[in-house]
Amino acid sequence: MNIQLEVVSMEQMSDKKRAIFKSTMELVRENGFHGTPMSMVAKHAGVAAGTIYHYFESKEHLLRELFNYAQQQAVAVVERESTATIPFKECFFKLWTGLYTFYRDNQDLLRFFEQFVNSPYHTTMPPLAEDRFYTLLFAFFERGIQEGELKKVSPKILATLTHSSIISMAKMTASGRLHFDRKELQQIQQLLWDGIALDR
Amino acid sequence: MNIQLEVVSMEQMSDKKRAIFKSTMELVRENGFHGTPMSMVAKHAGVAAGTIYHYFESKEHLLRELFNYAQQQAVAVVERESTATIPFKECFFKLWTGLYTFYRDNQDLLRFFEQFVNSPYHTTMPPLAEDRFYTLLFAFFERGIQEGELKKVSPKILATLTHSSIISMAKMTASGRLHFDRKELQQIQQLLWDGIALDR
Amino acid sequence: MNIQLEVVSMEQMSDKKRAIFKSTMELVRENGFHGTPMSMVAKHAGVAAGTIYHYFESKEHLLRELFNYAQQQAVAVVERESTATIPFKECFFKLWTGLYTFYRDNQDLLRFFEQFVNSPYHTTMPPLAEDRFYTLLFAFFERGIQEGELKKVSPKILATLTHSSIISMAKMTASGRLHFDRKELQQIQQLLWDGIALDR
Amino acid sequence: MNIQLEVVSMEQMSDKKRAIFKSTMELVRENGFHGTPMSMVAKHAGVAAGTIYHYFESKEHLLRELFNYAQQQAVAVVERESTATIPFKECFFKLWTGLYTFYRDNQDLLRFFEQFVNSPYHTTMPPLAEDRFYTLLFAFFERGIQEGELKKVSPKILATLTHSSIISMAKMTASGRLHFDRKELQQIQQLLWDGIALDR
DNA sequence: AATGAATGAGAATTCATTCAT
DNA sequence: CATGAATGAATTCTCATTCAT
Repeated sequence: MNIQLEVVSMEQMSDKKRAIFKSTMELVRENGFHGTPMSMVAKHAGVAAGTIYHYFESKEHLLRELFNYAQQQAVAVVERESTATIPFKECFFKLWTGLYTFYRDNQDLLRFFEQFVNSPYHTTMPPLAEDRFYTLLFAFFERGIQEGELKKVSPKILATLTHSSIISMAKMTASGRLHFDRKELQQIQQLLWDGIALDR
Repeated sequence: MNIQLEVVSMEQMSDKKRAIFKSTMELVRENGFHGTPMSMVAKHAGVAAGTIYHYFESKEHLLRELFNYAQQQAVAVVERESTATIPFKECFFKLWTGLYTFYRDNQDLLRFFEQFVNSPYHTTMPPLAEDRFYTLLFAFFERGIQEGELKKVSPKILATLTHSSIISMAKMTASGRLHFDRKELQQIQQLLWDGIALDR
Repeated sequence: MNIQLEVVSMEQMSDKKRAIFKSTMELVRENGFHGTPMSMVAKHAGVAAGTIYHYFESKEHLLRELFNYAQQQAVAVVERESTATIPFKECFFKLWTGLYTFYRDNQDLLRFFEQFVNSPYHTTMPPLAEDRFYTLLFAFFERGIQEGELKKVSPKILATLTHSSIISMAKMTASGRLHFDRKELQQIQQLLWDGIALDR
Repeated sequence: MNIQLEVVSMEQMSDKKRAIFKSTMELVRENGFHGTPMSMVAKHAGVAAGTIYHYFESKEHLLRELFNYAQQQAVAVVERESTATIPFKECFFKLWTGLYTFYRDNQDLLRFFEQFVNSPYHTTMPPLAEDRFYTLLFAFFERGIQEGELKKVSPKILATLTHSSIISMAKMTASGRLHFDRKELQQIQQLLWDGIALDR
């Protein structure tokens, strides 16, 4: 089963399915997986418990599909930001900002993501190579290396470092522990760039 | 309630309590919080279900205490590595390697950590300032700034960036997706250092 | 929260709820509160354990609602017997007999009542003034005093004395220790009447 | 097993046993039988859980013995008050007041009594004839009949009526719902006397 | 498609009782 | 005698899932 195949865009989705997704994301954010019974999702989404089972085989399927759906959105951001026909450095900053903004503005999603990724559900997920999100990121950093902009380090490392910096900053903001203004954000990106860029 | 106060060192701990901690960590790694019933912990730890409740008020308390205990171990690493009387740069590499090695070699703990931090349990935890782990990290980076080794950026940012890089690399290793040799690890640390170090 | 408001008549009640009430009353009679696990109620009522929790929030709620329901039935008897447009004395005998018969013929209820009233559940019940059962009784005896049939004693005392005599006789009969024929019952009522009636 | 034989007077009892009895009575009053685990009794009585089992075979035995012990105290009151060599009527008032005062001043005991009597424990108790408390009461009322002071009604009825009036008044006082002054108490007794006394 | 009452397996927790010290 | 840690059966309650309407 290729998870990418099940993916449906927001527009094609029925109202109920969308409501179920939305409710699940919100509720899981607040209460976690186990703090979110199907009955709670049903109530919050304004549907009957049984209705959820028309759209999703089981709770696990709901969560997996929601994860795919959420990941798709992140993929869309990467696709949009990483393929601009602009100089690589500029594109790197654009990508960092784009993803950071996406996570910051979709905290339900970020939280759900983090929970899912660290849950046993995720362990049975397809391997990295098939993961479109990372595939795109890898390609992006590969390009940077090819263009002589980045140090000759495994793109996986570069991608992981960059993404983890984005996520951790977005979480920091989300937690309310720290707030960054535009200047600070640029500073952070610059730090990272200084680290990975090839000196010339 | 200061979470550090409840902490008891491994040696002072009763055998049963230690066994319960150990079993919980292992089982949660594999099955997650909700995939790990108390009965399973009991069986795995070789005690009766009721016995767990002599040591811990509830499942939530067990998990919280385990988190504190785990965090303490990480704190010990930071304490050990970040206070060496050696040049800051050297100390930075030592700290990075020390923490990375710790997480890599304690994958149960790492996994448990990540699950806990992203669970609703963690939202009700004490704020960052009281967190000894981050307090130590902040102080370390503060020192780097004072000594003119690091760029003048918020220590919180430096600490977060560094720690997230360590965690993400350890998780990458854990997942088996990627393996790093000594040289690559040094490369990664160097990247980071290049980013945060003050040019001279 | 006015306990009378929650009350639902037997007819409006779902079959399952009625069966649960009935089973609880019977089983509590025989085994007491703690001798009656929810699983036993479920089995006896022919429903699944979980079903009980559709109708009642918890065991405590079940018992409280059952008490209200039982009390309501006793109230109905008092209402019926105490409001007849007949001379007060006659009405007093009618009321005594009516309540006695009710308790004698509903021993499950009587037993449940006594257990509940002497349990910690009851201590958190609404005060006497809001208790429709006693309100009715008080009014009845007030009438007796007004009409010059009864001694000028607090209606609360008269009500308590009368009701305790009814209960104790019903329990005596229930225990099988003593059986009263019609003549003896009249004798007992006469005793009480002789005590409380105003001599003329 | 004759329950009277196990009875031990307060003085012969070990300190621990007395403490256990006292604690049980207090705790059961507040929390009921099931709200009072042995561990709670142990803690409250200042002994180890295991110690209770040196003195009592089981929780049920503890409760039964406590009931016997409590009943003994009530028996002592009846014995004291009902055997005075004074006119019957005077003795009746003395007995009523004595028992009422006893219950009013020993509310833990009264509450425990009522709980026990209405519990399944009591159903397996020895029959009425062997019950010293009621035996004494019956004899007392028998005497009243013999002496021509009371109507010719079964002494059981007279005893039950009288005792239930005492208990219900003591409970009323205990609940705080009603308070009686000396005059009112006399009034109540007089009512009862008027009811049961033979007109002459 | 939608409903939501009903199910029942499974989870957390309690507590009377035991027994090694 | 006294202790209290340990036991594990029993209990309350939850919740994913089903199915008759």
